[in-house]
Amino acid sequence: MISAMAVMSIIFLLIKVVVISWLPQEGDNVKDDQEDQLVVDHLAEEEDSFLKKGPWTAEEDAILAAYVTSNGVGNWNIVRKNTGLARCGKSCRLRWTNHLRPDLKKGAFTQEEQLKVIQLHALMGNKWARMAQELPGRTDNEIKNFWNTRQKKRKRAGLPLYPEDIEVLNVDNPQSINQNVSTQHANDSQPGTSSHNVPELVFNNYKLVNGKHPSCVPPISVMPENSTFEQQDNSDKQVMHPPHLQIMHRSHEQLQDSLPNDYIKFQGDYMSCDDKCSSGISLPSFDDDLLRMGEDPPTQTHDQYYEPRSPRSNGYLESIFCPPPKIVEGSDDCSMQGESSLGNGENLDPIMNQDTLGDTWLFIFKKDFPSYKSLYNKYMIMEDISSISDRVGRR
DNA sequence: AACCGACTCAACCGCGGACGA
DNA sequence: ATCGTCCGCGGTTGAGTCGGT
Repeated sequence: MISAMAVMSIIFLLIKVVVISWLPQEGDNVKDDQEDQLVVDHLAEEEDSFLKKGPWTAEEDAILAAYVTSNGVGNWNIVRKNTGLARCGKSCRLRWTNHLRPDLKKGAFTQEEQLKVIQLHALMGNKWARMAQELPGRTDNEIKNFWNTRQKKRKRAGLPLYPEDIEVLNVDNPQSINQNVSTQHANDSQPGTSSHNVPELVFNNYKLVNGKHPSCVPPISVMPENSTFEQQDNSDKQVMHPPHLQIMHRSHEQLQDSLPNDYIKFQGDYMSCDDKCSSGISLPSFDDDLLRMGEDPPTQTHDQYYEPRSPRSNGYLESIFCPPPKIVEGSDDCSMQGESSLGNGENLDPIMNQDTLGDTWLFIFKKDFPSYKSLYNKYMIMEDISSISDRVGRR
């Protein structure tokens, strides 16, 4: 292959020599600029026709990689001349920067990367190269493709380009400007100004990007219908302290009313269930995730919610991302069907329920949950956040 | 199996800025 | 100041793939 390219190079050089011989020589009195230009154009055309286009072969990659490794980047037109590659300098540079660079990260964007792209685009627009500097291992081309695909999807779905909370997510960057964020809350208290520096917002109609599971799993349980949060006077009702993350149906108005001040609720729909929910894929355990995040294990107070459970049955991930268990009307404990599985380690496949699928559910975070902030960033990468509808936690 | 449309991604193209002669 | 070359950036295209019918 290399020798074949060398032969091609020689042929090209011969053509070049022949064409050059047509040029007026020094001392000639011929000064016809038009003819000169024609010859130059002809040369360029010859060169262009010699240059190969289209997909790179493994051999070409090997040649280019070997050359750049030993000579460094830059002088891309020299690369072509020195290696015999039938590729223009531009093509060589593109191939190296987008595919052969050793520090490239392969594979789909992680949720963190997706969020970062959204944030960066809100900040700087179509500055792909600038954005690539903020995402190590990702190329401007990758980011551009990701964004264009996302843009197309959202346009077709009639969704806004940015989640409306992008401003909140950028709270650590005071310079952030989201041209798409509505100003309906411009006069409200600044986001992220609660005592725990947690944005006090309710999101509607969200779902996870691509329905992918997050890498970190919070504790979660489903509230029995007739229970309430830490209220002293309701001895006949099941009194319980909410865990750090809890889901409940919006119809549980009483529960919502009893929500302590140090909790925050998010409102949303179960929308992103797909085959992953019941495919038996291995899901990380909560404890592992806490350890991974370098944070303290759950306190004794909430041990009831942190019983070791198999990843499949811990109910955390699937409760969040799959249709919730069906509410059993009139059952003794008013619990949800399948709830017992949450605590006994048995597998629980979420029960598809057309009545509750797509319905509005509430996710409740404890504000001082040590990993709240990172949970927020991990989980709230939602494509369909359509409105910031209300402030909560003010009773 | 064939067809079709949607989607992804690699690669190309044109333009403009930087820089040196 | 002007011109030519190189390089990088952003927009666009087209081949390949995948899923649905």
